[in-house]
Amino acid sequence: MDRSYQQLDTLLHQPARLSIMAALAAAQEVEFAVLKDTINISDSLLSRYIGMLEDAKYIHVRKGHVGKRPRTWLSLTATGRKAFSEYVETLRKIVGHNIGSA
Amino acid sequence: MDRSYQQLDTLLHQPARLSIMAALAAAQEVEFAVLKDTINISDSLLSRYIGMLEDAKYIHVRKGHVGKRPRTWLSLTATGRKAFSEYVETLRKIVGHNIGSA
DNA sequence: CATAGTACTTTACTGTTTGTAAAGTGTCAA
DNA sequence: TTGACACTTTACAAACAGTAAAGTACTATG
Repeated sequence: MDRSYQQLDTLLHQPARLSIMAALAAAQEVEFAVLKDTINISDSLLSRYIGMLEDAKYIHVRKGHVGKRPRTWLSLTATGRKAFSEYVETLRKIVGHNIGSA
Repeated sequence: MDRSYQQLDTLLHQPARLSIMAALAAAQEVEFAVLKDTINISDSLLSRYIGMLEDAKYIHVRKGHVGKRPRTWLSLTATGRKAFSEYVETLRKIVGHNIGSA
């Protein structure tokens, strides 16, 4: 209706990154490999997207070990959670209220 | 959760084009110039996006006149309406069922 | 000790998309 | 004849997306 589409966070308006955020919004912490398998993305892309989301301070990256092997866990920051809900809210403004036929 | 993000229609997953579709979903027919002002986009981009949506048979373009001046009206096709709701449905699956509820 | 594997990260590169600006088309009014 | 209107098309630079391959650091195995 208005020009709210211009307020869509472009970092989040990307299918894979949005999926990452949504997965993290649903859980408290998710392993790199689990995320990778869940959303079906290559290591390299996931790694890069995580870097982008981390740079924006949308997610927190925790590195640790399971046994002796390295492992990475991801979680949303408060900023990320806020950005995610604002993104969803903006989407609703654009798209919502006219989803009559399913 | 799954890899449904890969099913997001890339033609619709673009802020301005999504806004066009949403505007058309809300009305039966919209004038080119009205759409242009409503979503705040340049003529050239709007024209191109309309072309893309028309090629996909998502919208119907009707050309006529008001007085002696040319005018263009846009409307959703059944295909377009379906694509739009499927897009919204897919988004819902990704973000967790929080979009589009009135 | 050497080699292979795990768990990512980085680099390189190609193809696509985005937005803007400028020029073009056809009709109409002054 | 010149300018305006309502778009359309072309040209182009910048940004993005995805893939593949190589790199890093550590561990496990023969």
